[in-house]
Amino acid sequence: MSLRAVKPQHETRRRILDAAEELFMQHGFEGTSMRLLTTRAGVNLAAVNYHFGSKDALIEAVFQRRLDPMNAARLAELDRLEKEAAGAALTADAIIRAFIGESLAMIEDGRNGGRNFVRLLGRTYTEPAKPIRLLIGRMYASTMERFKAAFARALPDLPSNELFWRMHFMFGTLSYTLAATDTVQLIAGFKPEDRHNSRALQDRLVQFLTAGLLAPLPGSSTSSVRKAA
Amino acid sequence: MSLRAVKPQHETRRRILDAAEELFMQHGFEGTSMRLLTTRAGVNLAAVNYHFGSKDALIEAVFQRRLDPMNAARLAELDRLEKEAAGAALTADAIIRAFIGESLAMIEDGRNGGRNFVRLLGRTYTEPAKPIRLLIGRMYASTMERFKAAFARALPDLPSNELFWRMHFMFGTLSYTLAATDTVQLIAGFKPEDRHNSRALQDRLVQFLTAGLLAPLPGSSTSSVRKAA
DNA sequence: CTATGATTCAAACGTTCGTTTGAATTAAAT
DNA sequence: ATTTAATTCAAACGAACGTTTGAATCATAG
Repeated sequence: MSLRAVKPQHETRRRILDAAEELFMQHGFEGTSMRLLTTRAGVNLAAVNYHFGSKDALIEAVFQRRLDPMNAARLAELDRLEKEAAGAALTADAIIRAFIGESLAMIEDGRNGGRNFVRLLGRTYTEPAKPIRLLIGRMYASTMERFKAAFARALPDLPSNELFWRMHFMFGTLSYTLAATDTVQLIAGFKPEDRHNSRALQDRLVQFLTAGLLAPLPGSSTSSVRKAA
Repeated sequence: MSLRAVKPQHETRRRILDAAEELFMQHGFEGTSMRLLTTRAGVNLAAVNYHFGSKDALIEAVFQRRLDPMNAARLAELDRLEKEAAGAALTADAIIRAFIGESLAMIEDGRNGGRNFVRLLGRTYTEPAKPIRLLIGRMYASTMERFKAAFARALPDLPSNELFWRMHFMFGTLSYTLAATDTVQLIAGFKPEDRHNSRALQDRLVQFLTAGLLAPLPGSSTSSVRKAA
């Protein structure tokens, strides 16, 4: 047994994935060159092609590494809630928490690249490159099915196509929140200390999303002037 | 006066901007080469540098052409509402409609590249490239200030930092909806005929966003099981 | 018609891209 | 210790990138 640290079996792979996570998030896929990436990872230029085959395969591997565990955690939390409820219907906000909790927890994780990945992920939902789109869609399919069923049980009066749209909106709010924090600053008055406080952020998101999901359906008042209190 | 169509003064510029709008939306900025772009526009390779100076300057010009009129239309609609209200406070959903209406109307505009631009715009909010980020932020600043003030008037009981977050969430929902329609397909059951029906989409968005903006503030019920009806 | 400025064009510029190569080095097995 | 496989390395590959150039073409005005 030696005192010096043993070199892990696939450290080069891990270093490449970590650097890719960070640089893809900062500069996008096409904007990140293999030379910058391998330099940042501290490995040889040829290492990516040796270990992953190509740049495109590396992109896939970046998502593969985190997306499966992330969705597994979401489903495990949903399982836990349903078991705990013992047959009773769940509340909408509990289901929402199960879906967004894992993503937001990763924002606080500065140790490994969890934050980088979550922001990369939010940014990639609007990425039009077809192979990446298909990959993401495939990896989300079963999770989305489970959550759609859970929402449908919690909201039996909400028509199916309306539920679809509201899940679409919820997903959009989440992905923008993950991607745009630290980047776009459109509204003045941002409180920087809140940026990575995932508890406070989660509470705010859940309030917003729950209200949106439960919004009244048909024609509400069409007047643009408030009624007197 | 000749019977053959007169060549407009800056048709080359317009053709380049239209092609750029479409290709930037499809392949991103770095993923769109000048050769593909100029071929698509039907102009010479050197035309971009002659008319715009550089690729980066072209990117700026793409946003300049549409963003200023778009925000002007938003402010004009807000002005109209406030004038109509004659001093009374506006409702939140009327302000929301004023903000998102112009974007959504452009989705239906298949004639010119309005739809391309709106989708490009939604995609660019999560673009990490710094110059583009700053450009967009600068072009939105005054509009956001006006709308923030309008919301604050409509919701006098909502604390300022909470209003900031909810505007952030609303903006995220809008930009994801603009960008991801036609691209990401995470939830099964999409009704394609609804995709470009901006009236129905606007109604759904307003319902969702209004409820989120007006959501109750503090600690709601923490139970994950629904109370019996 | 001629002169002048604006625009278009084909060709080439130097640089950077992702990838490949074959030898050198390291780790594991016999 | 020797063999064998896995990994790293410096160097180079052709292709594609954004941009520049200078001549050719067009439009317009005198």
